[in-house]
Amino acid sequence: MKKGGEPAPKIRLLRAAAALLAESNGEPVSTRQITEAARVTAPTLYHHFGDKEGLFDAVVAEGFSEYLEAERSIPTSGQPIEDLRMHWDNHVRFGLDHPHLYLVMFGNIRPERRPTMVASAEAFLEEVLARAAAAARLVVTPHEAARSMLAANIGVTLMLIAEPAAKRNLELSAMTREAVISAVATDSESDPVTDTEGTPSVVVAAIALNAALQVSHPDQLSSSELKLFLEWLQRISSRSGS
Amino acid sequence: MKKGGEPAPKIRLLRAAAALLAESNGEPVSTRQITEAARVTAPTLYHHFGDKEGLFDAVVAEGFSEYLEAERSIPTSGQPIEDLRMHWDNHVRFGLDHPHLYLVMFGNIRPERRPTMVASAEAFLEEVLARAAAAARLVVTPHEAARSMLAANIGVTLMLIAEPAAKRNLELSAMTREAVISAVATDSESDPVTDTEGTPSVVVAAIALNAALQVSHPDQLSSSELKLFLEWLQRISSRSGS
DNA sequence: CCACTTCATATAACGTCGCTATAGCTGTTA
DNA sequence: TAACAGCTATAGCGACGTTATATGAAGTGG
Repeated sequence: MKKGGEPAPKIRLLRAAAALLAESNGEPVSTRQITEAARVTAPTLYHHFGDKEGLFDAVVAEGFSEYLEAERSIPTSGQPIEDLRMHWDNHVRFGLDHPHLYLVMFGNIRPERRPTMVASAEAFLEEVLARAAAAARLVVTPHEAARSMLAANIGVTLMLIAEPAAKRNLELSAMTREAVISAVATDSESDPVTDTEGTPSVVVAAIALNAALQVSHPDQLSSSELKLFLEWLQRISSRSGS
Repeated sequence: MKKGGEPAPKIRLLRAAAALLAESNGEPVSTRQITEAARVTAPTLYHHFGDKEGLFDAVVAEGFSEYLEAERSIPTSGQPIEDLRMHWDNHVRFGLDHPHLYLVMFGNIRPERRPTMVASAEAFLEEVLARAAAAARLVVTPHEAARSMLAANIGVTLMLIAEPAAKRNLELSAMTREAVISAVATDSESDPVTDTEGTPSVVVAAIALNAALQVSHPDQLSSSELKLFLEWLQRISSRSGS
């Protein structure tokens, strides 16, 4: 690729943009500042990124891949609920470590770019939740659980970013985290077969079966039968009345 | 004040700015657009508001007072927990009714203006929670409860705004709302369901669901559907395909 | 009725912004 | 060498936020 002597203009632009974006606290950063800091003239920026927004997108994309990397680096502990806590805390930590990036990613006004970020984060969280569902630890579908958890996670992180670093009370995060988790999952470890408390156990069992069926399809049912079966299962899983 | 014939330029500016800000979906609105729409020239804007930001601040302040008005118009029902639900739902409703205003108020990048908005909303919510605390329904301080609830409330509203209006699932709001409330208050709603230690086998899950269905029949399926569903469930339970 | 002050609006322009038409430079390939 | 492709630089355009200056309107004292 490139020698170590000096980074290519493209990389210099990326770094300059990221640095300036991080320094100037939310105030807009001009292309002229960036190109000057990268010791490059304007057309170079537009040759490589097409747009000012294209450059910022590249910066954000880098930050986001860093976020996903951090998420992926969290091992599966075997205790699905504990995994959920880890991912929640990791999300908050990333937001506090990269507040500017985080605000662009999740607090952004633009109703176009945000969804892709949110969707990716949501999809990842849903994977973790699917494992919890497979262990019959969820009382709602992984999809619903992921949306609720992520929404609360973002809300908490935004609030923590908004207040001065000195006064930050991480108890807010832990408290809200436990609230959402306890609403989405069951945290004890007994057997659902012996659980006869009523409808919630039906939902739990249905969700668990649904998750298990995603992994291995039974051969006792034809594909058309299975299709209808899954549809009904989905209906049972989606809690309507409590 | 003013006759009804035609609003003063100051008011025309405010209305034009609000309208343009609402129409142009998040994209920046130029002072020239605003002054043209208000049939006014540039210096008039700066005479009345000093700044473009000053004008936008005035628009936001108006929207925010509208929000606080809506909050205040919610009567005290005497059931503190039910009041919390009303205020949560009102918050979400305001966000969905005025998405652009809401994004500026609560999703804003600026780490200066947001806190004042959040602080006001938080203070108001804290009042409601104080009444709940007086009724011995809180398990945490009203301050902590307000922060947690508001964070989750904002997160949920942002997520609902972000997705297309047609696909909006308000269940996300209700579910997260109950999660936070049950973590913050003693409503005896928290129904900790016991469950398994996690064997992700289709057979085990099917058996669990089967057992659960013996106790309570779900109302999402008709009786004929349920009959066939149970039959298939039996088939899956009998012997697994892997 | 006329200065005189005061507030509100308009004319015209400045500096900076994002962006680009065009041209020049560099290295590779033939 | 010649031809070509990929980057980068010169110079400038139109649009933006903003303002120095001037003009109009409305009240007040003589």
